[in-house]
Amino acid sequence: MSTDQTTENTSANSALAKSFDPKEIESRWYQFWESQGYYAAGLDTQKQDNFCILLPPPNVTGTLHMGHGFNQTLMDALTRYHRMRGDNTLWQPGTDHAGIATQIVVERQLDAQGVSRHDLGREKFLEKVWEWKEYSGGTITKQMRRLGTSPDWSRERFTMDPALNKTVTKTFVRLYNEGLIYRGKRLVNWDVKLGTAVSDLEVVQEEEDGFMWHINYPLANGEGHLTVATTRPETMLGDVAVMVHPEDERYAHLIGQSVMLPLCDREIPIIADDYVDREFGTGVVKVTPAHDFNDYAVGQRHKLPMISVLTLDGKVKGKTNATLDVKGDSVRRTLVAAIEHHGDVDKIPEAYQGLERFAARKQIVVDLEAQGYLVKTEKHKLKVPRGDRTGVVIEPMLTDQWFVAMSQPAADGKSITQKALDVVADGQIKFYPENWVNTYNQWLNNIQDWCISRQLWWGHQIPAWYDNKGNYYVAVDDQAAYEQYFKNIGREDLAEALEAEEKISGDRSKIGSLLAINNQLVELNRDPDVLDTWYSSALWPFSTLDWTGDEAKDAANVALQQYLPSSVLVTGFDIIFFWVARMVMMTTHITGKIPFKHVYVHGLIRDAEGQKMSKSKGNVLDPIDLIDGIGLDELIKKRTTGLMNPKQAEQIEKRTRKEFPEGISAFGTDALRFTFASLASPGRDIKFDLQRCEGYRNFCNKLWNATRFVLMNCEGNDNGFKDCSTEPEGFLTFSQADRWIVSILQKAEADIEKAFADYRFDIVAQVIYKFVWDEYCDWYLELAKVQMQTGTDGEKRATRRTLLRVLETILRLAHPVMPFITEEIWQTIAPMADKTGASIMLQPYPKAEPKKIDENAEAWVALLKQSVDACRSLRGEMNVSPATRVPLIAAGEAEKLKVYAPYIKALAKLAEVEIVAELPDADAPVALAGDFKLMLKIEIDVAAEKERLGKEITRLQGEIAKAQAKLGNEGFVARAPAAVIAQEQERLANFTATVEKLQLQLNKLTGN
RNA sequence: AGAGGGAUAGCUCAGUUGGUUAGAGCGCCUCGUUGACAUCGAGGAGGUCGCUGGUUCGAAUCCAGUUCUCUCUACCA
Repeated sequence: MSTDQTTENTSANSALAKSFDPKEIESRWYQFWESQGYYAAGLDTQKQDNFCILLPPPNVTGTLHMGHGFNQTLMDALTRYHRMRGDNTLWQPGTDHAGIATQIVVERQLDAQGVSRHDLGREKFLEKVWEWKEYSGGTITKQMRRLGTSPDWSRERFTMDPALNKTVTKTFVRLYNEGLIYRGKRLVNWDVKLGTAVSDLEVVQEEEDGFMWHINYPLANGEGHLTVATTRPETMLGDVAVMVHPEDERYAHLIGQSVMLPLCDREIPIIADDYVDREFGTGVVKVTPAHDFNDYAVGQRHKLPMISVLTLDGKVKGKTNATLDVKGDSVRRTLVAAIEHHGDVDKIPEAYQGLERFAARKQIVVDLEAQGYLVKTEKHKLKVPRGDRTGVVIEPMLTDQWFVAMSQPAADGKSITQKALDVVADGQIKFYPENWVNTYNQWLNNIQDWCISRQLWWGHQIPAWYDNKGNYYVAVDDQAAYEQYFKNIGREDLAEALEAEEKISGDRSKIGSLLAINNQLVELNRDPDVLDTWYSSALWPFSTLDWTGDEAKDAANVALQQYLPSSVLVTGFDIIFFWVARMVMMTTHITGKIPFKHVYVHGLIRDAEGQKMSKSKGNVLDPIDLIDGIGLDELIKKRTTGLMNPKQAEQIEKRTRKEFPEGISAFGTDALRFTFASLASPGRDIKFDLQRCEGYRNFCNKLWNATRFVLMNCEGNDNGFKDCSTEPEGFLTFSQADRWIVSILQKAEADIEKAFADYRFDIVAQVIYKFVWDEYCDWYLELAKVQMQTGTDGEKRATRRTLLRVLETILRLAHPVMPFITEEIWQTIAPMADKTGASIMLQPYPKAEPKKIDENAEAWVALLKQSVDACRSLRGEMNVSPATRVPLIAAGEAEKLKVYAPYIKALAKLAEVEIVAELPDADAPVALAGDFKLMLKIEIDVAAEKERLGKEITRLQGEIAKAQAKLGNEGFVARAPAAVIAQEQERLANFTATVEKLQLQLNKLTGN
């Protein structure tokens, strides 16, 4: 083994190992690129073309998953492509504070130590979160570097950077002043585990097995009862009416009367509302406006009271738990206010007070049954709303929250929703694939106001301050809030004093002293709530570009001017609502510019079976493991630790062992990226196929070894790059093959340019793959070998030049997708190909030159390929071993054949090529290629050869019949385009000629 | 209930505005290491393009219907 290696390493191309080892080169080049500042934003105002992509900011404490890997590969390919094209290019990176997700993680950590966030208090808790952010915040960006991504790290932003906080506050105040943000008591989705409101989007509806309880509500006049059907009997404590359909004959006579609410002994009215579906249940619906969205609307219509019966932590209200155990935080204010709403505790029977909501349900059902109210219980499938982060059942809860008014017209008469619809409708923003516009429009057309306040601690605190009278002041800071407050209580003098002081010293201590000397003043309390994470995300297109809202400053901000709007947003469809639509609304309204011109929507990465990857299923792949490889044991360990439900471990281990019996081998970043690109066909999710990745790893190796071949032949030689004008005729003599490969290279370049413009990364990958493997390696390298052996000096020189020039171009073409291997090879190849530069990253991207397209050369090689293929097929079908060299007799135009002969001989592994005017009569297999007749000089089984020829003739006759039928069809001749008809005629002629020749050959075989 | 995907070779997927014999990779079969590459080379088998009908000279491609499957949105107590 060691001797083998020695021989390998002493060969001419000592620089390159025999096979490609990604690990060795990746870290080296990444560090080089980054340290050289190659990722920096282009800020050349002379340039016309700007290209900008926003990184969808990953969770700052998150880790890279396959979705990131996919998404970022596409963005990096685009970024590198445009950078090489010479555009001003920016890939804007950053991370998101991910309010709920991050807070949950830190709370869980504290939980493990038996500490709650309330024990710690807000300030200390936030310190902990920041610590965690500092500790784990670099992980994801480090992993991004492993993927070879090239964003401008010097411009990295975090949603809670001071400058971005300012943007959040400033836009909030502005929207409030415009009437587009308001505060109000509304029914919202409430997560009882987190103790916060969440938006509609953060609730997932899942179908689950449940029950439908039929309950009798006695008529107040004692003459019978109405039977209501409900899935949530515990909410009956808050019932304020029952309703029937106004035209329901069964109940029409009862409308206006009332029923007694069981267990509560309250009399509630029977009302009519056409919301009721007569067919469903009993046609009688209980109305609980404080705990159901539909009932809430009914309550509003009928001006019904609202009885709130649950606490914010999901218990039935009771005198004993009227205040929650919330220490040292003004959150208590919000909670208590909600709990005490309407003083509803009095309306709740003591038996249920303080019970957890599901315990209460159980008890109520038991009691209803015991007291004879329960008619029946039937199984029922129902959609249960659950929090997407916690999985607990969401309660509609009446609380004070902040909202963005989605349908409220702004000063210009248009709502932000309308603006978002308009910029897509008028084509300023385009979706790829287009049909996502439907999804986007559908959502915007049915949009509800966006609840943006969260009763959390980690996030942007809402810039509103309260006095002791329930007034609140929305302002950019406490200073400004106090100014409003002073004005509100008629103390303009104090407001002015504060303003003056601020101007002089910027000193805030004045507030304290003013409060101290004016005892009619009170201290303002800032709203404890924070904003939905997606609020700051919605500002990302301009907040990251240091937008200030100050016209002069913004005009002087080159990056902002160049990169807003950005060129394209690359994202999965799962966040079209969460993020894309909201960016469009906010950016368009606030800055007057659209956030981006294109939205490229890609699919989700799923596992090999099409399942979503998730920790609990244990089918998660880590992109880093595909790059570096991972052993089976380690992979199992990774998949089975930290499970929410440890019982799944066994199952997961079994699955993993079955799927990856050998673990995962190291494919390297380039192969992984190439895989992602080639799988990025539009409009479908991706079942990630490891074997595909392996195939592209092989492709990397192919490219690597093609380079070894080129080096072996060119290193140390004159490769024809110096000025040839003074050299004698024939110094550089390009062959048809040389011209051919250059010609089809132009076509590949054009195809790739178009594919990039269409975001068809799969086509980009495919064109590169095919050109490199199927053309350059399979054919040109083989042809070059012939030229290097048999050519003149001029031909050899031209061959070497072509080998190098095409390879160097391939590297630049492939670099956006496979940055590492291309850089590594380029560093060696470029100087030999007369290119200078510190890095392939800085080289121009290849552009097709139509004048280099040479149809003659292409036709010439096509005939060569056909001839070689014919020989190879004959060999295969005659079972001639690849090791055996056999002679060929070729008939056709002698001059032409003479040129082809050496190529055919080498590529078809022939002993010799004998050129004759006519093929001899012999029992030997014959194939046709163009005008050439090719006969392998071998002993054959005549019967088998006859059969082969017969079969081929039959097949061709079938084609002839088809073509004749077509051409004989009057409709076809009359209506098909001339070109199609001509083509069909040509086919017919070719088939006919071929059949004749084959028939002749068949006749020559002995026995005929 | 509405909306949108998907259905093409054993598997994963391409198939541009309808027009040669519907392609690729992997897998499978046969054969092969002469210095780019066995992470390779040569040859080969394998598909009535979910189903039905229609438009057309011509349909994997367009239209209608239908089956299966996935996703999203909205929901009935």
